[in-house]
Amino acid sequence: MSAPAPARPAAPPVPTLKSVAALAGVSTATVSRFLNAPAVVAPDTGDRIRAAIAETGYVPNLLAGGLASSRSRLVSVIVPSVGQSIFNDTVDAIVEELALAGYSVMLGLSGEDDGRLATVLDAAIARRPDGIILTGSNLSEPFRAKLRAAGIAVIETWDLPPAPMDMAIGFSHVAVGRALGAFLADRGYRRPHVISASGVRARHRLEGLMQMLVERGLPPPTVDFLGGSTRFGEGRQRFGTLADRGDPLPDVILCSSDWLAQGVLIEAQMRGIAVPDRLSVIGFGNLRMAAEMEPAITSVDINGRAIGAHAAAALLARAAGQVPPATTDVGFSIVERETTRSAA
Amino acid sequence: MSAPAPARPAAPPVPTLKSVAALAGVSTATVSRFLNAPAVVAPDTGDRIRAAIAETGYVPNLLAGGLASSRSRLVSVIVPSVGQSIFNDTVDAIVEELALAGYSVMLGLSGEDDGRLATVLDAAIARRPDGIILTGSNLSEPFRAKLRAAGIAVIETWDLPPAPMDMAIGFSHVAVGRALGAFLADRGYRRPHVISASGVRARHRLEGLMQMLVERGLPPPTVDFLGGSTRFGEGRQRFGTLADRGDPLPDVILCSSDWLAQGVLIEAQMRGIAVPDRLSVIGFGNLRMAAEMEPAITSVDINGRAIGAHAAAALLARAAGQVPPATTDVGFSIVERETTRSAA
DNA sequence: CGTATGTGTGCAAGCGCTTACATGCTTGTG
DNA sequence: CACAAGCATGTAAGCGCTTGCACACATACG
Repeated sequence: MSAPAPARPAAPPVPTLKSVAALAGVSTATVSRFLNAPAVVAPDTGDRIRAAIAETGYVPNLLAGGLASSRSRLVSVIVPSVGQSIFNDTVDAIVEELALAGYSVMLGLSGEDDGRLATVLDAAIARRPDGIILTGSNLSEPFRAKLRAAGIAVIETWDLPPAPMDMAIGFSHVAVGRALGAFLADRGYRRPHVISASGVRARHRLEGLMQMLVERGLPPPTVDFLGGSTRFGEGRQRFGTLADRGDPLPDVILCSSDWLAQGVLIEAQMRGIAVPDRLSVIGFGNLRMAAEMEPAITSVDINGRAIGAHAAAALLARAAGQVPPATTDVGFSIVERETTRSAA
Repeated sequence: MSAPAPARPAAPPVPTLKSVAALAGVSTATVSRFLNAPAVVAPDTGDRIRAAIAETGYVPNLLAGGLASSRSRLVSVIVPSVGQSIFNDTVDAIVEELALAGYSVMLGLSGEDDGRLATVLDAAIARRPDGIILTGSNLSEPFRAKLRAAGIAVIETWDLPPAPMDMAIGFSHVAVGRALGAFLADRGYRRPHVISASGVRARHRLEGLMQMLVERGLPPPTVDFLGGSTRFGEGRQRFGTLADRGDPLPDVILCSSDWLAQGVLIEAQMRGIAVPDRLSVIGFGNLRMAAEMEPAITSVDINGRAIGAHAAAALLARAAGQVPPATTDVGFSIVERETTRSAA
């Protein structure tokens, strides 16, 4: 009953700074300095410490380090989800870049509708990260207040809010919409249709599109709003019901994502509707697959990795006492491929 | 020059346990107890503390808490990447489940070829997580030793290693291969071709397939190994060159991923090769897209979310002093759809 | 009514680091 | 050669929590 056997056999104690210091015959302060700025300790002392570390297999406890220095070297990245997300490249880039600088990333999932954002933000703040990178979320005032009070650097990405709460790295969705409008006008499209997500960003693109269409004297597009996902199947299905209606087809369909565009394209092909002769298709995101389809899909290229890399760099700069720009526009570009006809 | 203005205006100090305690007129110990086990403090004391927390906007510092209690409530999740990964559902499930229990997830990216695994493991250990969940990596002995020394719970997922270092949650890739072999035999396929990733897991499936094919008296498959990615474009391209060779076509192609299968399928369609009449296609992973294609793709369903949920549960159980099973087989199933012909 | 049993709190010693400050030494300078 | 300056290191006070132990008080028992 009272057998002393624990679930796991008693492991040897994990080495600490102190044990390393003792082994090397120096104080803990010196070991700490060696770890954080090897140059400040004498070369031979450094060697002894290095040897002691190797011998003990010491791995610094960054929890303790973060607490003591109040720099946790931790960054919280918050995205809606990671399942099939257009933001994943950005996450990859952030994690990779920060890892190079000895930072770790905590992943928070706010949910497709940001339903868990409040919880996730609290959880993030509780870890006292050196920065929080938000992607695909909108910070309402209560959230901003909370973040301000916590005194944590915040980067909003994939958009350029008019008044970023701290820093923003992204591009203008309105500008994307306008560029698409001009693109359509230049190529003589007259009956655009949009299959759009319902988030703010998609709406901004739509807004920009409308603006430009009006300016160019074109009729506004018809719009089909998606509830949640912008997936392949959704694209097929939406285009299917559109085609089934028997109304004259639009001459171009703009989609909120490349997956959607792929769905539309395939559904059109199944129905024998020639792309781009009878119908053009435009995606968003410029995933690799867009270039690999046949016909290759015209899309809006967003450099997600660049956004992530910029975000990481901005945080590191801030940590180094610099003041990175409040707003960084990474731009975008329309990649013209085979699902659209060429300019008149 | 020596202007006192810092980059950010002096913020009010972040509230601590102490300030909350002072406000509520109790000791920090009591506040701490209230936070961790509300039931042990007297109801009215609890009310006062609650009020003080609300008034100060206090958010506990889990770095400090983790250090003091040596339970960080942090779990490190390591995957090759998050860009386009079959493991993303697993990551989603892990993060969501653990968040419910107040745990945070650190994301480590080991690289497609596990090239950064060593670095990432060190970074993980340095945060003293309560557990490490590995997905898509292979733990060679030096890594195992390091993890053992750190005394951290480890879960290997998406596979069932013969000797898991701690816990494993996944399925048998050899069994998948065997099941596919039986599936082919039952349907009378005679010239299978495999487009395979080169990782251990894919190789195990291939092994199982070979075994079963031999047992059923069928010829071994021809195999085309992929270097890195198992993406859509790769599938198109590999099938394209196969078809271009002019040799008699295989009667079925097994792919290491659904993206690959989708590529093969589309390339076949472009070339006017009827699926499944002249060629059958089988994917792996059972992504939503597989069901949504036309013809819908036969695939091997792996419940990635279940793997993640199990992993989270196992870690929580371990934290609660229980001893979860060392190995959990979540199984798999072949989802028969339209890209394969039906059994004889 | 004295003693066992709880119950709710407080005290205080850490957890493993970082870092201002102090110390002893070696150099360079007038 | 005395003294300032610089360098490498040590001392020790935290960082914000958790938790074993002690304590005061209330209740229950014989």
